Amino acid sequence: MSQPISIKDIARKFKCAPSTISRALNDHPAINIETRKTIQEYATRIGYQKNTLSLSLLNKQSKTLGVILPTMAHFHESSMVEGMEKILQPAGYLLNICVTNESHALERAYMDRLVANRVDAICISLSQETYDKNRNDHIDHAISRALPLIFMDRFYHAQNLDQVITDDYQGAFLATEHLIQMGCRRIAHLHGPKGITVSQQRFKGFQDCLLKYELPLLPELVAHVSFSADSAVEATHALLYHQPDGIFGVNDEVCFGAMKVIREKNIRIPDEIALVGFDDIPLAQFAYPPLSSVSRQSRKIGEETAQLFLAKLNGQEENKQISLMPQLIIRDSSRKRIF
Amino acid sequence: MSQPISIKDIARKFKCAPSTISRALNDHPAINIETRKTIQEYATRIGYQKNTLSLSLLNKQSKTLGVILPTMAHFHESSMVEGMEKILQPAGYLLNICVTNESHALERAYMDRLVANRVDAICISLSQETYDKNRNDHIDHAISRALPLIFMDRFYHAQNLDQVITDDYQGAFLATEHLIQMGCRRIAHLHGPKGITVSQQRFKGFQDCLLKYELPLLPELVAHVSFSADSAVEATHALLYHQPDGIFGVNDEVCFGAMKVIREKNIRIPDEIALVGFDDIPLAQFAYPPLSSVSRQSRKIGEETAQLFLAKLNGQEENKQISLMPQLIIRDSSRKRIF
DNA sequence: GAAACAAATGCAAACGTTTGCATAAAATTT
DNA sequence: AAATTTTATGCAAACGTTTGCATTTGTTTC
Repeated sequence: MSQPISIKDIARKFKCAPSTISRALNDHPAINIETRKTIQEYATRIGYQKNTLSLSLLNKQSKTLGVILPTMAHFHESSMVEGMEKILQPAGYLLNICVTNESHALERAYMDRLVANRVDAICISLSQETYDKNRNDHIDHAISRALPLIFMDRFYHAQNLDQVITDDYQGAFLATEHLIQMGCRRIAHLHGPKGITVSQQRFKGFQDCLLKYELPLLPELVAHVSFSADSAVEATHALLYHQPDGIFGVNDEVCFGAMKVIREKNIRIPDEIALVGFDDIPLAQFAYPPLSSVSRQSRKIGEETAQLFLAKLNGQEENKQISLMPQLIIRDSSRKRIF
Repeated sequence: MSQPISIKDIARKFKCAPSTISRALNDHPAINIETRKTIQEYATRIGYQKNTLSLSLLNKQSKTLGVILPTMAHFHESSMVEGMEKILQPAGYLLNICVTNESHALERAYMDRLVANRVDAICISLSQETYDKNRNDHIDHAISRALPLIFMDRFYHAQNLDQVITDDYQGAFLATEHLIQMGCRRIAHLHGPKGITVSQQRFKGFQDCLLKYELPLLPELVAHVSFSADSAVEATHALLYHQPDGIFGVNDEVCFGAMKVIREKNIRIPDEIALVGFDDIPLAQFAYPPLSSVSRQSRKIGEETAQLFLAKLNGQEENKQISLMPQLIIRDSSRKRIF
């Protein structure tokens, strides 16, 4: 396997010092303009590519960001990544993306590896296990290292950190309020995985909204699911025994699952049961009936995170908490005809 | 901002040479066992993390793979990534993921950057623009550099390259054959973006299957769409004028789009129009009615790609073409009751 | 007690690039 | 013609780590 061409190789060719080649390639004015051109031409012709590793070592910055995510297979996460890339590619940054599958051990391992790789910052969405086990030493470790750390999407319970999140509480509140306004009085909730702040915040918004409208929170109308449509099937079956007239799902996927069960029982949506989901995935409007949903701008979270990082690089913006306001999109799944 | 601790710092502390520290940390038997332990303890206590950049420079391998994808926002792509990580994380590899948004310019830019970063290989799913413009110089360039290059998912038309793809042709053939067996005689196709081999192969499979069963390929029953549900809405409206009794969609999303239009026109699925999609996304079974689909093991593509890379590292496996066989999953959207 | 050996550690080069400073050569000023 | 300035290039260190070889010290053997 042929070795890549180095500056030294070119220097040998031109019988001059590597420093001359380096300066020539960087268009340093000290080098004779003709020499510069000749060297540059030669370099591009033989396909010289600067070795950024050595540069990173020298400059103590790798122009790379670490991104740790619990999963990739949902629209939300991949959109966040796309948003980050949109901002960071023009700025010359590359992304190291790590998927933890909600495992604490993997999160730790990836974290160490990213630190070893001297990424310029780590953007992290904590794994469920980290919440469950409440093991934060790897986080504290990174913080004590003065390595810029930005929490994306999932809230980390500590003061004075950089975080970019959705206001899940408000979103859930909006969704629930909408269901109430549509006449629902027995609203069920498909509750996401317990430990995760996203689930908790959405439940809290749901709960507080019921409280505001003086509706009881019926424990039998709260079912626990994961974030998948599959997991909602069984949960919905159980819920239906208690005759809800509305369902607020922790995300759109679980609503797809619920809707399937409801359709099979020939219960009419939205008249008998109205549904509202969360995330507004592209397929939400193609559900049957089209699914109302709380849209959180996933892409925007990525963009804001990237911008926060760039601002931090310049020494601006210490410990900023950005909370993006979600938006309720009303579709047929909750638009009762009685109104 | 505090600098990370280096081996030299530790050496200063212990009043010994950096090489001693290096060996101690790597458990080299030449170093006194007690000294080793003491140094190791101290290192972990103060949170020393090896700088992999210098190692990469020295060993000429970065333990990092470049992954260039046209998009991330579909289940298929993110699953591929998850598959790769599953294999590569235990092997100590990190992923540099680059999203091109189907742009040739970005693909080029990312490619250069990955080369500059000295990734150990590049796994690429070519952008649509690269196919359209037929500009392959960046690919040839990488190949001439002897940089391991693995084509994922989208076929690159050249001999003797490493490729891991789905047999889209067979999948499409299966889907079409199934529709024919269900009694469809006027089968429409929602054709994906023209330049992309995935679209072409699926169309070809569709076409050849019609030919085999001596059914005419009606041009008015082929509509072009992108890969989104949105794009299928208008196309389906147009198709319906020509009264198809079956639709084979280039992926599941476009089938969701088509189904919405069909439902709104009160046309019965599958009796009047049967549908089969491609990819078998998790939501396919939650469509109304549940969507038949050709399942390609996206995760498996990622895993195979990663394994092919590891095999190539050891000098095995030159120029291997892996074609994964997809599987037809039959659901209600194509299960006609007349049978 | 000298020679051979083993154990533990240090030296220095290497990876590829940049950059402050020194040097050399040429051009300009006195 | 000597002194000064300008222009162009080279030297060497630095980033953090590893590793072959050399060196030092201590131990064993004859």
